[in-house]
Amino acid sequence: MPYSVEHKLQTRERILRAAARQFREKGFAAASLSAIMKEAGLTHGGFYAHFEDKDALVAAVIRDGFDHVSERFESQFAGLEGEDWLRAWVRGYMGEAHLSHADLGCPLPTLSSEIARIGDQAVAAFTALFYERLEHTSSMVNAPPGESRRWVLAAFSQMVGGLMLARAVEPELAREILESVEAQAIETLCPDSANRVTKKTARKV
Amino acid sequence: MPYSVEHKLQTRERILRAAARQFREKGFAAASLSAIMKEAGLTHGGFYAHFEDKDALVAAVIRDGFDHVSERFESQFAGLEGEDWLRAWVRGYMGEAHLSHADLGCPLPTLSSEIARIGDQAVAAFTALFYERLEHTSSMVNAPPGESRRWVLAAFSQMVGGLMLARAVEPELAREILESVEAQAIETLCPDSANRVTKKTARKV
DNA sequence: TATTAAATATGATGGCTATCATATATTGAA
DNA sequence: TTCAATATATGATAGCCATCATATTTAATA
Repeated sequence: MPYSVEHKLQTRERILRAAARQFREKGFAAASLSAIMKEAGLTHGGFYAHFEDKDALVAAVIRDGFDHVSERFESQFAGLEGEDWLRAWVRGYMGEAHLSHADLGCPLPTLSSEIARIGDQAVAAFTALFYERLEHTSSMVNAPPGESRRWVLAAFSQMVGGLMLARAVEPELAREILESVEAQAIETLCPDSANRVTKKTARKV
Repeated sequence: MPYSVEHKLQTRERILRAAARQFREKGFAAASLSAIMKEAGLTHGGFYAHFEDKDALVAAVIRDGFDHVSERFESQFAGLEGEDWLRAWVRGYMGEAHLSHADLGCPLPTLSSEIARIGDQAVAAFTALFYERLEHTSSMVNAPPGESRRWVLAAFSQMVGGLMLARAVEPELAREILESVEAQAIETLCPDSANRVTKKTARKV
């Protein structure tokens, strides 16, 4: 028998990683299988030994959490907890590096608009992923009972939308968007901490 | 000389309208010229009498404000002003109808992720449009001097991101996102009015 | 009504794509 | 070293797409 058992799995991983990157760079539709296979160090024909078709690859990429971005993100702030983690997370998310490297960043600003178009399967997979992140982040927030999910959903929406819009406009406006969102997201998620520059008092609970 | 002067302009308008709708439904890349021309009541060949190429159509659609969605939106709340207008606008934006009719709704949640990919020309056109809406909305907000832009940018990001995410997840979570964002966006934009259901006090200024 | 310039339709081309059939290369075991 | 199973490569096919060359239709004017 040829090839070790791991060999095919490793190849599959390489295809997944390349796909996750190119999908974020070009979108699901515009990223071609040939280009993805080339980035994985293979030729186009071998693709069907690993996935049934392109839809299956898309589904797998979504299910695998878009190339484990979340994990990378988490390990980056491994030492932090609670509001410290939240602040670092928001700052990193709304930073210049994330702005200019869409292909390595969070898949939500680049791909969620396409997910609705692909179909129910993608929506289901994405929903599962989303719930996971929602739970995790909510656990960091110090909110009145029943409120943390609302706060996190509001902050998610804001950060994802803000980054997406910032990428679609010229740099000056982009920075303004990033700053505005960063400030308000931190205010939403960490209402107790005194991180305000202005004279506004903390929102009471 | 054949055809009235207006005739070609009207045809061009029909193409633009069809394109704006299909772009929002399928995205710039996936919407084909043939399909757009068919929706406009024409065949594919005539396209090049109206636009230089597909890129020119995309640019025109962006420049024309995505089929005058803004105008329709404004006239819908024609009687209202200030915070009343803002509340109606946020409620309409985060409503079920907008959620389920992406092709007739705001182009930002459906298309802004693609704008960054298309190129500088699209980004420039989009930036201009965005500034216009930003000014208009800021003028409705009753904020401390210099703050209204920040508030509006934060709210825009939140509403656009929230609607996009809501469309990418299953209905139950979608409703939760819409509600969370609606509540916080109104709180951001109308901090003085007592529209809260919870016992939180208004944020002080 | 006949004319004619312009608007639209028809049909063709070449490039890109997903997919598949077949050939080749690889490697663990016999 | 040879074999056999399987991973990968090559090459082909059919469909869709943007674009363009050419034909046809249209309606304002003379």
